[in-house]
Amino acid sequence: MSTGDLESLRLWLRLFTTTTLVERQLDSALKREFSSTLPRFDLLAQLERAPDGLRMGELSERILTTGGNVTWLVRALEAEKLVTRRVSPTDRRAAIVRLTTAGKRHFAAMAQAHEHWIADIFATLSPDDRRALHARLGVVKDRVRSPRSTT
Amino acid sequence: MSTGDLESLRLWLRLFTTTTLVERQLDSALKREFSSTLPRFDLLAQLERAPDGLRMGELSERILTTGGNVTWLVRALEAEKLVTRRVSPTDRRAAIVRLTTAGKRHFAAMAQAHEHWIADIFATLSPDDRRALHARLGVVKDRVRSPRSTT
DNA sequence: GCCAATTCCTTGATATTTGAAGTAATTGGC
DNA sequence: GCCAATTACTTCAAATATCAAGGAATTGGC
Repeated sequence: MSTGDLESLRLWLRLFTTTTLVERQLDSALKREFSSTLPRFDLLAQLERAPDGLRMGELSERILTTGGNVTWLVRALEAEKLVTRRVSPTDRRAAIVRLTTAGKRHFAAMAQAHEHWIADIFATLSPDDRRALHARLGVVKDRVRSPRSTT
Repeated sequence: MSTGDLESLRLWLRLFTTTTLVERQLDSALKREFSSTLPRFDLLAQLERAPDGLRMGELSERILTTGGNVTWLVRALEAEKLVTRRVSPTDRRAAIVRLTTAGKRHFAAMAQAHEHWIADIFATLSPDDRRALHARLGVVKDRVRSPRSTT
């Protein structure tokens, strides 16, 4: 085992811990202030960016979860009238999910608070630090997206 | 909303995505090669570092999960004879969990593979980049550990 | 046009995690 | 020493996630 291996291991542990702590803080704030959760928020955020709606499969790819889970989440959000589901006119297998007006309003309120929480957390870093972090995480992300052998 | 807010949001999304992708890759590799999972591995890793064992509460703090979940995980690992559980001699409320010999052996095999996988993933970054990432994540982590108001 | 392969989604069984409530043991103020 | 408060852990139900199997619709080769 080289020194680099140990350093990489420590880096991964820190990456994991930091992300988990931030995630938890956001999730509990969403619960407290809006009686919602992070997975629900993430799903709504994807829809907000897609005025024409998204298919179930697109949603599950974007929020990194399984299809079954998306079915479950959408059913709950639909029951609360925050999203609608319609059969695609061009492909009757596909369901297209959209935000309702109420959904947009609800999301907008959460998004504003959410953004403040995040800005607050990352304000400890300088803009340069944030850019540096963003760029390097991008390298790791690309690596994991398209894994290749060690050679 | 300032530009910095948007940048922070993007940074958070990337942090989350990257971590989730790495996590998933490790978890599925552990399943494939050792029929184990990341939470189990993490728990064993904590015990490996603590020759005198750890109490349930210490375990749940260190692996960032709830007490109920640790009870569940330890019960499963105990059934597989990878860990033992004894009542603390000094505090009869407390249970002390330790690795068995079989547990140590099992963990050692997994740890080696695990380290390679991680080294492989982070090898795309230079040593300097890894240090920079580690340091900046530390700032964020400390911030989340001890939250304070925005001022 | 027809059929096998594929795609999109849902379902149902399981697995995992959380959160709240409960039990047992310890501690500290008196 | 005694009792209220605290601490350590477990339990149980509910929330959330995965996985494999299945049904309906579409596509592409012929």
